Amino acid sequence: MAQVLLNKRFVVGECAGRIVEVEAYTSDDPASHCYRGRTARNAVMFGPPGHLYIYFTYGMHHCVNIATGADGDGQGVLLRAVVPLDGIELMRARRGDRPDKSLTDGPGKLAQAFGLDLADNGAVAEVYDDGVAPPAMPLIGHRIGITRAVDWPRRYRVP
DNA sequence: GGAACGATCTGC
DNA sequence: CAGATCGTTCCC
Repeated sequence: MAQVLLNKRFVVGECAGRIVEVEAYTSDDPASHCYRGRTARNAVMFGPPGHLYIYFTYGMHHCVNIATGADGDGQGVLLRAVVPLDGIELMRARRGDRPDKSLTDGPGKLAQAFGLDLADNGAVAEVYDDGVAPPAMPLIGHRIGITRAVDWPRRYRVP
């Protein structure tokens, strides 16, 4: 389900990136924000699919998800890394002068590079198929940066 | 009403 | 490898 997003084009304004790493969060996942039911924060993930669920964490970072479950089902896919395609100068202005790769190779980094914050929570996600097929055999790995259900193989990467 | 804890990143 | 830094959640 989540791996179909791999190699898709993610667009926000003049910035675009190719999705190369995602992580699936289902409602039965103890690590998911939806695990304990609907709240004001996670309402977007319980809503209809195709909307951005953006949350703030560690007092300084935003992370970007795309709601994937049907209306009423709390599911989403966390965007963990993209490769910059368009608007790279703008990304560099937001992120500081760094190599292209390090502009968007982490959940908090790509949120900052695309200029996404809580104001964009609930916005319609712009994800396009521009002809690059998802990898036939994505790399599947255990998860990072969480404390619960770490072993669940829910992280998908483009080789 | 308060305390604990992050789906992280950066610089030391 | 520890600190930054604050919204959300849960417990009293």
